[in-house]
Amino acid sequence: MTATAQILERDGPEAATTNAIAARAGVSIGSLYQYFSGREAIIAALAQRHVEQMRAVLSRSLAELIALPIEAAIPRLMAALVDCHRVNPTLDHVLHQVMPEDASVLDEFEDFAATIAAAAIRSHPGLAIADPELAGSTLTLAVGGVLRTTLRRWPARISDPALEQALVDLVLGFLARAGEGSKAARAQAPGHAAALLDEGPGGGQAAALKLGEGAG
Amino acid sequence: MTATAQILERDGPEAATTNAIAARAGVSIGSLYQYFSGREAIIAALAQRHVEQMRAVLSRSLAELIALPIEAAIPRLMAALVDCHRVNPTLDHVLHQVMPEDASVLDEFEDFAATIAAAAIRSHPGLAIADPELAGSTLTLAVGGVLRTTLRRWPARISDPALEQALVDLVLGFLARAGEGSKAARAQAPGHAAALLDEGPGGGQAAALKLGEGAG
Amino acid sequence: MTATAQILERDGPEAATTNAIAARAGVSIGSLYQYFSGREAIIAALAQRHVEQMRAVLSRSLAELIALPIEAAIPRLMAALVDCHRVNPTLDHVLHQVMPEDASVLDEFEDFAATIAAAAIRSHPGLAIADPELAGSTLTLAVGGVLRTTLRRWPARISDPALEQALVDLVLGFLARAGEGSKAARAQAPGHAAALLDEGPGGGQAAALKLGEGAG
Amino acid sequence: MTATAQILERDGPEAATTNAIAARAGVSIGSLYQYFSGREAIIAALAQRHVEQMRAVLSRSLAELIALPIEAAIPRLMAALVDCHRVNPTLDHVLHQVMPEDASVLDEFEDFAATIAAAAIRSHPGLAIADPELAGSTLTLAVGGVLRTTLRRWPARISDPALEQALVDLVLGFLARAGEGSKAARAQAPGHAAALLDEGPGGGQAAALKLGEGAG
DNA sequence: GATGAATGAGATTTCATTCAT
DNA sequence: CATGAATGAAATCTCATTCAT
Repeated sequence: MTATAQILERDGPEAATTNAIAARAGVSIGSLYQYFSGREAIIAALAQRHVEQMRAVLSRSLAELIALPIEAAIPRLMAALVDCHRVNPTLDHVLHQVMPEDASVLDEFEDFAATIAAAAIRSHPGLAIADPELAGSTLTLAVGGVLRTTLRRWPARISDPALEQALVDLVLGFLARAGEGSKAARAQAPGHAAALLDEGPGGGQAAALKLGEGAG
Repeated sequence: MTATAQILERDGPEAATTNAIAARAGVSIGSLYQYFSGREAIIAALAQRHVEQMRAVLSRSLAELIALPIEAAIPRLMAALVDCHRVNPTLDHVLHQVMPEDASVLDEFEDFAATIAAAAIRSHPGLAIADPELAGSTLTLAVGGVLRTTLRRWPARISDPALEQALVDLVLGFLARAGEGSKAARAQAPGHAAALLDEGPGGGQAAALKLGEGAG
Repeated sequence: MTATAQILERDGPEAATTNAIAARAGVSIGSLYQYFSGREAIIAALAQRHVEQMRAVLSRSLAELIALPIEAAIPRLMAALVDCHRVNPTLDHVLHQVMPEDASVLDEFEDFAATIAAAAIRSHPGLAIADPELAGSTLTLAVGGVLRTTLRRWPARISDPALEQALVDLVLGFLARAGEGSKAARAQAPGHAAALLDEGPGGGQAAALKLGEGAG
Repeated sequence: MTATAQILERDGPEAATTNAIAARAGVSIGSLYQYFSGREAIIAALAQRHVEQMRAVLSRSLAELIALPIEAAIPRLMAALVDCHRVNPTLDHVLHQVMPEDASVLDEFEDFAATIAAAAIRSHPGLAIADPELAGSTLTLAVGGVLRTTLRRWPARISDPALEQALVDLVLGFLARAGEGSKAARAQAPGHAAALLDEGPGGGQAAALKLGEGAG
């Protein structure tokens, strides 16, 4: 199983044949089939273990977060999520490629994170988030998307504090904005953030999304 | 190629054998190898076409967005991104599974979107985003992550206006928050959103991770 | 061994792996190899036991038959043979599939039956059978063929009294006819049965293969 | 397929692996799977061909038999059946071992022969056979049993005219006896054959089936 | 150019048998 | 003796690719 992980990481899914796995594990192919019912089962077990590891890392961090104020908690939560995905990013990506799309164990982690996020949001009615489930899910998927793609394409960047800050801004910004949105009709009275955004240096039309032009 | 797409969508990557592709395309396997150098090339070409389609859909929408103020532009941009990913979500997902992780054509779309996002951000100095590239990339990956996972796991939800609103909140919230962050050190003078979130009325227990205890 | 029989009966030859046999027998695979030299030996022993059981059933019936006149004995002998094959028809058939064609223990039963039949025939010189060995063998194989195929294809039919009667007719008819044949040259003076069958009333068309046109 | 037959004949069922078949046929394993869906299909096709060959041989002989009187027809029919089974006795036996017991193509031949036999019997009402189907089936299975076992165990004996005569006696004897049986209650008035059998040289008790004693 | 039969390396899986404990 | 984990030869089948027609 660790053998499987190594092969998947180093050489990709195609290389993870039962023979290769057995060889790297240092056992005979026959032994492999005494412990696993087949290739799929091996990978499923590996995915399960991977998800459990990620969940463990996240859970450990959650314990420390409970006692923090939100502005301090979110940054550390983001750091925790980064750590989660650092458990084994390559494997994580390959598993996402390899697992059948339905009933994937990997989704468990996202579900877990989304559930926690929703619960946290719901426990703070002051945030005035109308649909905590949607908010939790959105934030989870958004952060997950950033982290997984970053790890796949620019692994070094994962340690960049600016990235972590961006994630914090993503989450806190969303919570602020989504909360406002519930309180006041955006169309009628633009909220704080909206107000901030509306006036650029260049007047009304300067506020438009001018693609391709440099800073006005 | 359309044949390949159909098979990938309907029956998954395993079913897309060269023979199956040739059969559905109504050509002989021999002819296939006159147009493509091999199986990988077929899929790569398909991915290329897929990315171009998505890019085309996005570009078309961008044209309409240029003249809009940002608060109006972002919602329509999000709608455009949703449309992009609706071009062929199943194929999109299967291609992400099938393509080798390095040098994937699929990344081109994300790069394209990130570049546009960065340009747009830079064109609004009023947003006061310190690192437009990072911001553009973050937003792109975040929105992409939400959309792709949603399409894979709960395809029907993609039409939910609440999801689109959540994406808008994600982007505008991030821009507001990230912009603030550049102007003032958050630790010293919490910005609007931070103020909203920061201090609960209850002192001690305000230190807890109770997101909702913010200012009513 | 009983375990082997059960598996062979229930699930066929393919299911009778050494591991399955050991499992059902409630012993370890290692122990199996202390009692038997290998898979073949297990099946051979099972076949041996099976043949002995059939032989025992037949022998028991033979004892009662000794004192009977032949016309009464043959029906009861046929009933006995039916009983023999009812010992375990499924196993019987599977063993015939599984055993190597050479040196099959299963042939012992047929040899046994043929020997007895030949002896019985020889002990009745009045039957006037020229070659008792051939006659015994022929009858044994004929009856065996009927019984085994019937059991394999239409197991329920084995209890049909009409089948038993047919077997009796087969044997007694053969004995009558084969006996006649030894006494008189059939071509010159047709025997009883021949007379019955020979000339139809109709001359010319009597030459056709119309079995029923015999003497009314 | 001829390759398969050769291997089955020479080396038995275990040797007929797909690789061995392909090798002997002089084609690659891949080609084998372009013509047959798998090992089972190859053997099934072989069995089909074998049955057709046997059926053809029998049919050819039947044409000549139609014009003969029954006493002449039966011997030639038996010769024809012998020829049938001489088509490829070893293969015939191996196929009977190898084919799955249900829905075996091999049964088609027996069904064919049994149907013909039943039809012939029914077309001769003078034979007074109460159940032509049973009689046809019984005779077919009986003769088949004799022939197949003889071919398997004592192949040379198949050319012995005495064996053929024994088969003729089996059939004609059965027909005579089964016909009588329908006309007169055997118990009340023993038929011709029975009468013949009853009196041995040694009086009443001499008629008993004295097993193991030599000829009185 | 088009065709598609042929190829064969290689993948997955089974199972009789062994042997250290 | 009993055990059962380990073994690995061998079987079936797939599929990307080639090449003679």
